[in-house]
Amino acid sequence: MELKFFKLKFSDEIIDALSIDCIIFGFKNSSLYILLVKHGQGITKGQWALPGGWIKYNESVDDAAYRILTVQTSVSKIYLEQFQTFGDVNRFPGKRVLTVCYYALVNTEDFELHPGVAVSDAQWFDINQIPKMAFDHNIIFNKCFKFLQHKIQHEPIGFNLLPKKFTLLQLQELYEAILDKELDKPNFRRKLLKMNLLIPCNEKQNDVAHRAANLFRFDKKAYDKLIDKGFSFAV
Amino acid sequence: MELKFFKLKFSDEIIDALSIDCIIFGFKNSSLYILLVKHGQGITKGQWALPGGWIKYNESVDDAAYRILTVQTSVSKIYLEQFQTFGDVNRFPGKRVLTVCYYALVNTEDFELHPGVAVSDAQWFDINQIPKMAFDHNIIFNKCFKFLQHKIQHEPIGFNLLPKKFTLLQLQELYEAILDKELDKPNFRRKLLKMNLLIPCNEKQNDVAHRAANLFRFDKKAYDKLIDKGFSFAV
DNA sequence: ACCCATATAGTAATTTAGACTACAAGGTAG
DNA sequence: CTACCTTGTAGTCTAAATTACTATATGGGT
Repeated sequence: MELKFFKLKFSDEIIDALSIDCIIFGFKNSSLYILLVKHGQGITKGQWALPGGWIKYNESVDDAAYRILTVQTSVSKIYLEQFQTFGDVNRFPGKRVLTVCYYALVNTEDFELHPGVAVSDAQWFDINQIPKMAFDHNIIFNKCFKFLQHKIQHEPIGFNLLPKKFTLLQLQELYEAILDKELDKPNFRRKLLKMNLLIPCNEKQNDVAHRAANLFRFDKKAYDKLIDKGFSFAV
Repeated sequence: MELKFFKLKFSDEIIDALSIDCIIFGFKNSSLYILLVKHGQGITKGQWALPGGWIKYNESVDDAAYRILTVQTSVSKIYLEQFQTFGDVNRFPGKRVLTVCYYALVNTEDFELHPGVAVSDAQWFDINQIPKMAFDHNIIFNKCFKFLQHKIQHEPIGFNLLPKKFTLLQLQELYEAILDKELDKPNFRRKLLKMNLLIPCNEKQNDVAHRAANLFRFDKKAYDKLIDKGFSFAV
């Protein structure tokens, strides 16, 4: 038996062997992005990685995820959900660390990036041009992206990637980016409108060099009601 | 700052503050059940709970889940998947413990129950008659069951609850038990058969006091092929 | 021989999906 | 001011799927 280490634990100290990583999806220019940070210190200095950190003894895992996300990106009040926990023995160098992975869908326009503690840079990366990342973060991302592709077809989570008010074409381009396939415009339009989940804002785009489209917003309350009745969302 | 405790760590020792719990769904007599154990010692002695245990330093979380499941139920080689990690600060009495929850779908006929270490009983409970359980296990179960209700409509995982060879009515009753609603027999039949995922065994039930139904088995290979082509399973 | 339970086949009305056409609106370039 | 370019929005047609049924088949039990 190999002796590992001594440690004192305090209530606001981090929980040993357990971290959080966040996959933050954003949408701009008809493409899907994720937010990565460049490590500024330690053995992974200079490497890109998912934003992440350690859980404290006196906070829930969900709270830790929100805290870390806010510290690293200054976003709050967003759709944030647990994805999965990764616990292979050798996923982290030197010691045993499990990581609880969360994902968030945000509208990139809602905040600016500034690198936080222990981080030298923070950037959006097109999901088709993700660099080699620290640890097993590429594996984690790939799994999470497949999960998102599946989930977005069955639950109306995509709206979180758009501004409050959006056009039907923006919504369609979002689905095309995530599902990586083209959709028929009139059919997509009809399908979504028939669900009665989009409220017309009675307002049009401006500053566009073509006919302005109507703006809509997602009707969360109507969705919750439909769910109670057994409705099942599907693109 | 409050001083918590000293601890030495060895490589085959359990990871502090981290456990595993398993939700094992089974199907018999047209009803859905889960497997619970009665604690035989400790502060929860006498209480029913989800089968669970501690993760070791030298095993992956997935391996730990399989090990614990096998130890407590003598099942192996089954569909076992991570559900979610629960990490509220006060979910466990006296110290901070996060739990990674796994679920499994098994055919109850495939094994007999015998209570394992630290456990005085092990029983199948009808999901409509779950007792008050230890810790936050009722909350965990409720979340997992809702998850199952959703998932079974989009992925062909239900077959794991049936014997290898099953009738269409058994399959229908399984879906009715999980979704808690009645389905039309001829339509259910046609829908499932049209997917080409059921291989007829050219064999009939026996020992039934009515016309014997044809037996089918699930065609995993055909399913994998269809998935590659973009097929999407839906009841 | 009849009854009963379940299996299995079929049918008709309705709804949905998919491919495609047509027209509307509004900015821009000449 | 007009022709044109881009995107928005409406409509049409066909095939396929869903739904709610009805009808018939099979085989054991009494």
